[in-house]
Amino acid sequence: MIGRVTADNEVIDADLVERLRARGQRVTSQRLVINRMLRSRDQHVTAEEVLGAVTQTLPGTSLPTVYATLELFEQLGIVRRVNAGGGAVLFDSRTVEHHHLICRTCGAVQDVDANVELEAVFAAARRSGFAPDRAALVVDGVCADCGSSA
Amino acid sequence: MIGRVTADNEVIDADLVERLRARGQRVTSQRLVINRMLRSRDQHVTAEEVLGAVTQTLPGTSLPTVYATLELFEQLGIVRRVNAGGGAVLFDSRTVEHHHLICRTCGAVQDVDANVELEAVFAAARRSGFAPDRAALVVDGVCADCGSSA
DNA sequence: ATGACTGCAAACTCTTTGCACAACA
DNA sequence: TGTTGTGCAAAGAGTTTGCAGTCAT
Repeated sequence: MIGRVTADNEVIDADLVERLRARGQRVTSQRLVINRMLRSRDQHVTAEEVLGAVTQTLPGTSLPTVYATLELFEQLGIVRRVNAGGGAVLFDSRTVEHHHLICRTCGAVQDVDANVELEAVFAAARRSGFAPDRAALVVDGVCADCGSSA
Repeated sequence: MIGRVTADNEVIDADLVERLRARGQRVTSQRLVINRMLRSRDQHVTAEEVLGAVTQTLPGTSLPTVYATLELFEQLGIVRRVNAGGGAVLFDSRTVEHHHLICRTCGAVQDVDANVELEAVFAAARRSGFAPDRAALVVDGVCADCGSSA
């Protein structure tokens, strides 16, 4: 766990402030709180989950603000949008390479830590004129809970 | 291209009829026409695109029927659901392994033919009790058109 | 002071559901 | 003839937009 210790809020806040200042954008309490929430979970979340957690600290926060902030954070490179099955959109703040497992039965999403060799795909993409940036691997299947209860 | 010649409609129809009979399900003109359309394109399509093409042959076909049929075809193994970016859902009738490139700028989706070694991810998934079935790799980036016009 | 950000409400898109009629087996 | 499948209309979920007020700078 070296290098992946949960940083305290001051450090987390300072980091966000720096990123926002660099782009001439404002520091608001909503942005700070959402950022803290994301970092403390270090795991994919839905917009609703963000709202639920943020509301405890900052009552009255609205869903449009959550979406706007998550979109901003995506541009800042803090979160990554992940299209899970069924049109569900997740926001993932984990920066280490990992992929997602989606249960066909209950829809639960979990992480897998595994490296996938993507260079061949990226190379094939470039050959067709496409400039690849990131790749997301989503695995369908049946999770442990649903598999044992079936 | 051996083994991937466009089959004529009789063969395509017969194949579907067989699959439906095997499950005790009915053969309807909507199902036949949608199946033909998917096979003739051999490429990812949206529900709207299916409706547009099918309506030319079978006017009055409805969107709910298209969705119901695509869901049935998914169970039959004829199509695969692909969650592209932005909540767009595609139905892919290509059976050969391939992945998808999604342009961040215009949203266009194109195929890449490349093999990705998934065994490591599948093994990691199994280790956590998850029974993997299929994997979909989606690559974000900028397509040739958008890259050259930027 | 001034312009960006927030909250509220409503619109929007895509997909699914309920029900009556039609059509396959 | 008995279901299954279809079409229509409407509901639903999740996300985005417009606008007025508020707050960071």
